[in-house]
Amino acid sequence: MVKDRIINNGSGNGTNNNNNNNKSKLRKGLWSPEEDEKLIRYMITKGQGCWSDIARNAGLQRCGKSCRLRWINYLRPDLKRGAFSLQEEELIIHLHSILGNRWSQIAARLPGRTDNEIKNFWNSTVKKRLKLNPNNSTSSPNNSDSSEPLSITMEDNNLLMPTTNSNAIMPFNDPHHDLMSISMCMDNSSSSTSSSTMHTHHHPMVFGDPFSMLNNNNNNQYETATGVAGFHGFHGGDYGGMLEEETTNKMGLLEGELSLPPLESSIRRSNEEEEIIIINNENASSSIDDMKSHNNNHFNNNNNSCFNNTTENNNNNNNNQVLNNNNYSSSNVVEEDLFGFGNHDHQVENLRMGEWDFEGLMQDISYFPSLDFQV
DNA sequence: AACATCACCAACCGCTGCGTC
DNA sequence: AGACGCAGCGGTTGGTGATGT
Repeated sequence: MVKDRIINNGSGNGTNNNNNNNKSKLRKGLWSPEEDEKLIRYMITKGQGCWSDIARNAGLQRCGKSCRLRWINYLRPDLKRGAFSLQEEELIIHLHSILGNRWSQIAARLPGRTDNEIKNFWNSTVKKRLKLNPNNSTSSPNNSDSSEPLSITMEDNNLLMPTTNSNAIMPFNDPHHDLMSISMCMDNSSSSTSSSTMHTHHHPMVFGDPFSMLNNNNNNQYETATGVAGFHGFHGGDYGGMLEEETTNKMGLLEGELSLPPLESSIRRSNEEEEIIIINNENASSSIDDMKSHNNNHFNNNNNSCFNNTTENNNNNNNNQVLNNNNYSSSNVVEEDLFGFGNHDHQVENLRMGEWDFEGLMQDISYFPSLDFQV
């Protein structure tokens, strides 16, 4: 309530300078349901673009930055909400041991999770847990504050301890695999070979039901207690179907192994860098069918909606709706841009070799013992 | 019941990098 | 080359509900 305030923002972040009316009064603080509705409606009808324009054209007295944050961290249809599963937690810890505080890169490997969410989760829950771990005799708990990657050991699935070993991950249950071997994989050749595996992933957002989510946009600060049912698209796990697809289709992996999703950045189209790979359509569609049967609860809470469209509400079981129903979008292109699954809609994934050549490394996370998702 | 403290998390802030002019 | 606009990232803040005293 106090947060919900109007500020003068003459210069702001340097954007939004071409509208004197809007720039004079920019709201800050919590978003109201009306603001959410405006932003959602605009994003659906117009798609993503320049955020300062979005803020202005959507009739929001917010800076573009604020709109972007709200969309990315809360309103985005592909977000998975609710508590982190044990598997997710372990994956976060593991990834943090490798990546450090590169939350966006960690989030890129946790479908439906945002960097902000993971960062908050880390700072509240995980860090505390690591701090309380009495078995950690080799390092200060404060090490977990470091932006440098921590290395961790794991004596069991719930016992996670940072060590002082700055560049290596101690072996987990499997003594044959550690970061030394992982590091060996971090060359270009390994990443290119890994792409043959990685490209077979589908980004989970294709499986969600963004329009159902729109019926559920009050699962936020207005209704946080209710939470959202987990993304049970996975056998005993909570990975939005991504991993189920892996285990279902095998994709060259042993059954039960975990292969991480590609970086989100690798999903973005880049004319110069991308490598378009057409994936097996048959396998993909069967996986979507799997998701249809598993993933019905993600955004199905339809009460008190700003998009209280009964037609949409009745389509909770139709995960292809977003692909077939243009009621809310001006074009398929908008849908693709908006939800970021255009590639997946056409069963196309692209890879971008770049900054961090983690793909080879991440392949080895399949040895992460607690991520054996066999039922 | 009232107050204090804690924990969570949405949102803000400052910075950086990139693209364009 | 430098200025500018913008997107994105990570650190931090502060509101709110839960819990403890």
